[in-house]
Parts: sequence; C-alpha cells; structure tokens
Amino acid sequence: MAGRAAEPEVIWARPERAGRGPKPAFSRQDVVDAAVRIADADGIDAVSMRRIAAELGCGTMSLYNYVPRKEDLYELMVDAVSAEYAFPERPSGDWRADMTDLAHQTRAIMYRHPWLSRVMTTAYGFSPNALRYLEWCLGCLVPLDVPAGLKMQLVAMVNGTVMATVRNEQALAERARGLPWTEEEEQAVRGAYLMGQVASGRYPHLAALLAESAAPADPDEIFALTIARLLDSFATAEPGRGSVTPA
Amino acid sequence: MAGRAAEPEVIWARPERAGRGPKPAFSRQDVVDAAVRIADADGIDAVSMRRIAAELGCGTMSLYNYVPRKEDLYELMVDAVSAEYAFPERPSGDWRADMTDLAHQTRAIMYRHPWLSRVMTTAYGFSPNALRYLEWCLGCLVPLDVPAGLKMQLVAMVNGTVMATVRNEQALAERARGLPWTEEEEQAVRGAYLMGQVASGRYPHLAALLAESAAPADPDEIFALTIARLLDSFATAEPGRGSVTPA
DNA sequence: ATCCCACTACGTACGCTGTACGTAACTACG
DNA sequence: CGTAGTTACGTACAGCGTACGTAGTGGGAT
Repeated sequence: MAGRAAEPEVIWARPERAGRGPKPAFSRQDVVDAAVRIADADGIDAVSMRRIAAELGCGTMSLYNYVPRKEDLYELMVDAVSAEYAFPERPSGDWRADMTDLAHQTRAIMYRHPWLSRVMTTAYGFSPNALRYLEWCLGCLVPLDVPAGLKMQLVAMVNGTVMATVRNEQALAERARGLPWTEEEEQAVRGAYLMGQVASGRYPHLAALLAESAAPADPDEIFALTIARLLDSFATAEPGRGSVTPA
Repeated sequence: MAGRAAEPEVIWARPERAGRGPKPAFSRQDVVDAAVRIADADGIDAVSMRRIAAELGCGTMSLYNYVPRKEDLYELMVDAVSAEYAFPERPSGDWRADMTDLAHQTRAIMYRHPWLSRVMTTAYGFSPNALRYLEWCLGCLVPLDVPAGLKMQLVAMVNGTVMATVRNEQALAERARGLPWTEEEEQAVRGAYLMGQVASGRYPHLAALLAESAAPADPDEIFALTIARLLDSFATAEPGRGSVTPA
C-alpha cells in the first residue's frame, strides 16, 4: 500500500526514502525541480500532479511516493528557489548595506520566479533555506544595537515590503493569464475605468494626485528608496513621536 | 443564450441588469453576500459556485447572470468588506493619528474576514470602495508636506504592512484547515522541527535570539509599534543616510 | 392587443483537479 | 530464501469552473 499514516508531520522532517524496495526512479528534488520548471514557464496554476508526472515521464500517482501532498510541494518549491540567495563570505559590517542587498536579491528571485510572490503568501514557513536566510540576516544585524525581537521585526518587515511591492506589480499580469484577452487590454480597460471614475469629480484628492504626477516613476528607484526609508526607521529602537494609540 | 461576449471589461463597469426579461430573483449583492457568508464560516476554499447557489436556493448556472466569472466574485467580495471602513466626518488634521486608525481598521476587517488577507493578494484593484478608501487617505495626508507620489507610497506601504502582518498570523491557521489534524498539532510539529534545527548548532544567531526572548511579545503592541515606526519614516521626504545602492 | 426577442433560470455535460485505493513488481533484511 | 516493506501506477471518485442549449417570462414596439 502506498502512502503513510496521516500523522502531523513537517515535510522537512520526513525521510525521502527507506532502503527496502526497488530503487526509486527519481529524487524528491527531481519532482520539485520539475514543478518549478513548469511554474516558471506556464504559471503556478499549470502545476498539476498530472503535468509534473508527464514532465518526468512517470505515472501521476508515483509522485506521492516523493511528496505526501500538493501543498507540501508548494513549500518545497519555495525552499528550492530560496537556495538562490548568494551570501558573501561574511557580513560587511554595514547592516544597512547588507539588508539592502538582501532586499534586492529577494526581489530578483521573485522576478525570476513570478509565481513565488503568490505562493509565499500561503506556503511559507521555517524551511531549511529560510532558516539559512534568517541566520544570515541576524548575522548582518549584529552591529545594530536594538533588542533581539526588534531585529526579527526588521527582517519580517523587509521581507513583507518586498513581497507586497512585487505582488502589487505582478497581480495584474497574473490575472490576465488564462483570460481570453491580453494583459494590455486588461490594463487598458481598468485604466479607463479608473480615469472615468476620477473624472466624475467624486475623488478630488485622487484627481489632483494623478494630475500632478502624470509620468509614473521608475519602479527600481521607488523600490530602493522604499527600502532605504524602511531601514532608516529601524536605526533607533523607539518610534519617534506619540500617536501610537488609534483614535 | 446566456452570458455575454467575452470582451475585456471591468466588473464595476458592467451593468447589473437590463430591463427586458423576467425580474431577477436576486441582486448581485445577494450573491456576493452569500459568498462572504460562506467564506466567513468555512473559509475561502468552501466558496464554490455550487455552494453559493445552494445557499441562495437557485441553480448553479443562474449565478452567471449576476457574475461573469468566479474571479470577479473575489473582487466583489473584497470590495464588499471594504465597505466596513468607518470614516469620521473629516480628517482630524493629525495625519499620523488618522493613518494609524486606518491601519487598525484594516487589521480589524481582516480579522473579521480571515479569508481577506489571502484573496487580496490576488484580487485587488481600484474597486469603488478602494477608491473611497484611497480618497480618504489622501484627504488625511493633506497636512503632510511631501510629493504626491510619496503619499501613494505611504498608503501602499501601510496597507502592505498590515496585510503582511495579518497574513503571517493567519497562514498557519489556514494551512491546518482541511488537514486531518488540528492547528495545534500542526503548530506543535513545526515548532518541534524548528527547535530541533536550532538545537543542532547550525544557527547560532537564531539560537541566541530565541534564548533571549523566550516570551513572545503582545501582537497588538508589536503591530502598533510597527505602524508608528513606518509612519515615522515618511515624516520627511528624503531617506536619511546613503546606502541606497545595493552592494 | 399582440408579437417579438432580450432576458432569466437552470439541467446537462466536459475537461480538469487532488488523491484514495488496489495491485503487481522488486529488493534488502532476518 | 522467504517475506515484508517499498516503488510504480492504473482506476476511480468527488469536486471544481463553466460552455452550451432550452424553456419560459414579460417589457417595448407595432
């Protein structure tokens, strides 16, 4: 009988194989790589067990010898691309520079794998490469003299910001996938609706803003400034003026 | 023949009905409300066209007279709960206080509708209530003397941060849904794996951090401080020290 | 008053999904 | 050298979104 008892487990703690039966034709990594390849090429929704099996040239159900559930596959995929981080020998000593570099690396990885920003919102946890990343971050933040908890918040905040930024850029493109019209048409229609609404006079501040900054700024520059601003806010342990409590 | 030509369109611009035939049994809002009710009760994955139809007591395909595609339904759902924002008569004049209140409202809405933080990462756009929200934000930010583009970044950043924070909290609970074990078991297993890894000595900084702050801090407090810190960083137009360019 | 046709309602069906289960072949261990 | 545990995988099932066809309703034009 295939499969294992349905007990709580983490995929990272699950042994890939036992030595008894016939030699497996693939490794777990083969399955994950195939999934990543498909997602890179045709989007995350194209990643089905049947498609992966076809890519590997095996039966669909054979995959369940390597991965217990589809959802675990997502976690494995995230971990797989998290291996793309390139860390220097040691932190530079300038934590702002190090964290800035990491933010740019994260963004680059998300651009290389456009499905990542969506999958991470669901299948994210303390995978091996996530731990490696986190450990490196904390190493970079040694020169920063703030409480330990705050360092965690900083890392979470940087990651969250990069994710939110990239997600915002990619959501529209992803939505157009699988629709009977192109992304350009989608964007045009949505833009037209927005302009129509703004022209209605019901949104004066928004209208003023759109009139003021007609030319959209360079996304790279905005990203760099956003991260810089964010890191600034962690340079001191305490937030500045009050206003912490809501109205 | 049911349905309309497959042309690019925005759901907000699509007229709900024309006057010719028999009176529709429901309104578009009825359908959306039913979907929200199901999602609140049993999670977003329980929202299927068949389930909504059963909730309303009509045939499955009848729903397509009100909503052209499932994906549009998601956008309608996000817009529907976005109506829960309660704005005062006018901005207080203290933009930090106003934005802080908005952040807390967003968080409260996301707690009331635990599916929202996930759906928003996919189905988010300039819906009517999103425009209303944005317009209000810009009104609150009138006292803030920075370029218009920066105000947009501030709003995006606050929203993104709230979303990332809540998503992080809810991802685990959501993952446990539909699994044969409980969320507590899931958390326990993941925690055990993490502790085992940390105890391996491969992650010294992480180990030190976990040892230092054994008691997890109050999430509400962390949230409030995070938002305060974030708003601080927008109080001046330019980021502080250099380090903008990556290494 | 009557006809027309746009419109609503909805049953059926198709292709797709994840995966439970059963069976056959294989191999390392007692 | 059995035999037990493993791999491979075909079949099957429940569920999904939705294309399509048909029946019936009722407002607008004649």
